[in-house]
Amino acid sequence: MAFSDVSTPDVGALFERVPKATLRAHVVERLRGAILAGDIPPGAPLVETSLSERFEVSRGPLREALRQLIEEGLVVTVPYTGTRVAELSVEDVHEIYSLRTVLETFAFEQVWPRRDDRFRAELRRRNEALIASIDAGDDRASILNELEFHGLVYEVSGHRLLQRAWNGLRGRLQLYWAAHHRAHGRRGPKRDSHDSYIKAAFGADLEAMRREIADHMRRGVETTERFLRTMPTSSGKPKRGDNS
Amino acid sequence: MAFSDVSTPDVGALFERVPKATLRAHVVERLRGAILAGDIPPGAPLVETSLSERFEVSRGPLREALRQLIEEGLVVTVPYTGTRVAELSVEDVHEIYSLRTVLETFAFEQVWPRRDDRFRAELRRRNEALIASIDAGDDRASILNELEFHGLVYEVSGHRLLQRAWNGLRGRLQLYWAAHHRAHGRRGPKRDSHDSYIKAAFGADLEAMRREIADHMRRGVETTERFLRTMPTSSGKPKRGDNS
DNA sequence: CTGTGCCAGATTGTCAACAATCGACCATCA
DNA sequence: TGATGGTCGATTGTTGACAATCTGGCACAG
Repeated sequence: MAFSDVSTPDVGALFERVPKATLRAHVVERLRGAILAGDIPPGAPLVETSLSERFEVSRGPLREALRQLIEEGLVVTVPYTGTRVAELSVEDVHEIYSLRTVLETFAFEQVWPRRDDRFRAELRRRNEALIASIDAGDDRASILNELEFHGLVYEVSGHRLLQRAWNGLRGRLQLYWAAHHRAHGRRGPKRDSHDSYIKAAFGADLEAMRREIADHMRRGVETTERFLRTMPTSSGKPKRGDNS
Repeated sequence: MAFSDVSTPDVGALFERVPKATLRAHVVERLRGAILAGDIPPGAPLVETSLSERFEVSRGPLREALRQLIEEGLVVTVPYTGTRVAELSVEDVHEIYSLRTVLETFAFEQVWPRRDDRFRAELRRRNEALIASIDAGDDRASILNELEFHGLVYEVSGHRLLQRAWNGLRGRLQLYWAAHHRAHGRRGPKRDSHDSYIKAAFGADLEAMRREIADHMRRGVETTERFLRTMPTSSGKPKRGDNS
């Protein structure tokens, strides 16, 4: 999955410590998947006891899983009262995309001087995978592929805190994209947008790349914002105890 | 504490919901304080059972507190084996300061067009508080004041995700500064550095402010890196079960 | 002397019961 | 009718005991 594994099979990796998966990690994956798939829509209550029997775990690991999803921005909680899936808002969209612009630009600045051919090749490969999934009409794969595409530059940067910051945005972004694709079916033709992105990434002009990133994000925030405005408020607040 | 409270006493705030403090939150504060004060030095093991009796809590809340400190970068853990205070490294210093440069520049760009006089006044106030604590030789207060000083622009930006990113850096920064000040006593004369920072912040030239931030961070990373190199490796890894 | 397998202690992971708190509902009264 | 106070169910917070896993050292064979 990591960039270095893509092009250079590392024999040493075969002997890597494979830590036994904890229940918490498992619950995080499943719960995150359920939220991003829309099985549990934004605003829906997340009751610890219900979830613990749904996932067949006790409340201990479940609580820790919820805390992690709170960190990722997928879940919000208020002490002694309740926990629910995060709601969507236009303010968040602006924050996500503006910060993303800054981070992705910085990531490219880190990678740029290296003239890394493997990076570029892998970027093209991921772009083709993305195009393929779009053409196939597979929305779920398209979202994942788009995240993989944009994630590459963070991986290659080797900047762990930067990767961490990207991870903090990734889940939030996915939440919006997933809601969008559920509401509107396949997402518009992104092909052109990615073509120019790729072209700039392969060029020699860093300033042009900066502009390209800014434009790319501008288009993203417009699309997402327009979508959000069509569903005025995601729902009348569900009261305590409903489990739609 | 929030910026808006500084200049405009808000009567409504008196009636604000004051959430009952949970044990977890309390433990987080105390444990973080102990780490940042150096009571528990980098690399020292954090055994859940010991800590739970030290803080007179059960392991449940304590574990959740540890998870939060992991998020903040103050603690590292490996499943089924152990948890310890994060070690210091020069790579981390570079990452912290480079990301900080990007974020703080972005924060200033957000605030800049507003020509916010209250922001500038508060910035000056916090700078004077910082100078005062430096002159008084109070290292602990100086660190806190420096964080408050730089934190202002994030608060004023109103950008929650940006504030969140800053919070992710804040603890890590504090860890290094605290170690530095324990090793070397009072930190060098930062007065000049802050004078030019303030001057640029009050000027009209955003580009000059960008340069000032970059320079400021460059000085910071140099100082911290030089300090780290004097303590080659913070210690031979303490073995399992030692509790220094 | 070197490597290998096993054992014991230490540490984290998990569970199920209990306590504290909150929010909605309803009866009551001005 | 509108406000007010109490009560009850629902939900999260906390606890102590138990299970799973890892690490380091030691005996033993080569």
